[in-house]
Amino acid sequence: MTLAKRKAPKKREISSAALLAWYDRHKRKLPWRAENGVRPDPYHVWLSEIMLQQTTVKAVGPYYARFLDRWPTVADLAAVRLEEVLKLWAGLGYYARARNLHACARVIVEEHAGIFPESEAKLLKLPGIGAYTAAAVAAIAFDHKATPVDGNIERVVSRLFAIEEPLPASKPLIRERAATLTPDQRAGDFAQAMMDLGATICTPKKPACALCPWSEPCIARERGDQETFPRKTAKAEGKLRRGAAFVVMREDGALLARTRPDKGLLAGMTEVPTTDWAHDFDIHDASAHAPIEAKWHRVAGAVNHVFTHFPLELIVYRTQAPKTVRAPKGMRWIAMQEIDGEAFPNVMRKVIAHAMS
DNA sequence: TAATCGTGGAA
DNA sequence: TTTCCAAGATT
Repeated sequence: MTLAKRKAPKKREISSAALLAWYDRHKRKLPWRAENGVRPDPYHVWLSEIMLQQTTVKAVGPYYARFLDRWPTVADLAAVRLEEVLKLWAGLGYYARARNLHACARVIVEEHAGIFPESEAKLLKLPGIGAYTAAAVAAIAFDHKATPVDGNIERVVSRLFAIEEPLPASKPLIRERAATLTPDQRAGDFAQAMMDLGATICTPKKPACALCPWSEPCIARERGDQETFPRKTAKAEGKLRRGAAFVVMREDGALLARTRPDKGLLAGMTEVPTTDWAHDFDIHDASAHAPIEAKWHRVAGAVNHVFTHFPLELIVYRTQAPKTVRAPKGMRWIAMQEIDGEAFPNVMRKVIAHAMS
């Protein structure tokens, strides 16, 4: 390629320089981003990337600030108990991320002397770090030439090349095309530029193509059906599950609770006692699962919650217990002032709020 | 490969 | 109101 050609790329070429120029003007200001030309702290990059998995920037903001405030370094995070991490993560969802975050911090400290490895391959071996996050940290924190592919980039690339094959089957092809676009220099900025483009211009609905630095070479744009990309195969929706939850309020305001198993849904999180959540739940044998003998009051209405793969409806029973009542085996009392900071997932906070209504 | 795994906000 | 989906990883 001649020098002249490099300086003045054809408009129909997908030029990384054009995107980087756009990024330099329009990039979002985010808490985990360092100032121009400054390498961000790998710990900050990693923490933000884990939190941002399947989670909006807006939702992550306050959690990121609280984590960094409480645990300024990866060593600080590694030093605390998992329970403390789950408490601070409560409400953010996908709790396996918190467990893996903590496990990863310990591996970094114990096996890497507290220093994040720089290569994509080494990062990939760490708990909770998959193909996307390994590439993202390598590129953003260390400026290695790596190509993370998230939902934004899948959408951008699908439109640029008008990829007809539906997701997720098209992932390998998209990854291949994305890698082709990645420049040797500023790979981290390029990755973030792709994501910013997807988040602010190349949006799922009503993309602002008029403002896009890649409008000219975009094949879908040329065809006019850009909004139909990426193609996707329909996924089956989950069936409703039902159950009953039991809220026992002690006279002093303490709440009866237990810890969920360390695997599966809401693993390791705190919950009030409940029946199983089943498709064939029968309200008539709910009381048989009550944690203590008491005069139970059925709270009117129900709590509805939607998980990724199924909707849930919980009816709620409430009772008051005297101070003398002991917690049944496997359960414990949580003092009233501890409830807010406890590792209750949001579905449980809904149950508790409903019981108080 | 296909399920599993949370939540809340935007359209 | 319903639908979609947001910087995915794990099994």
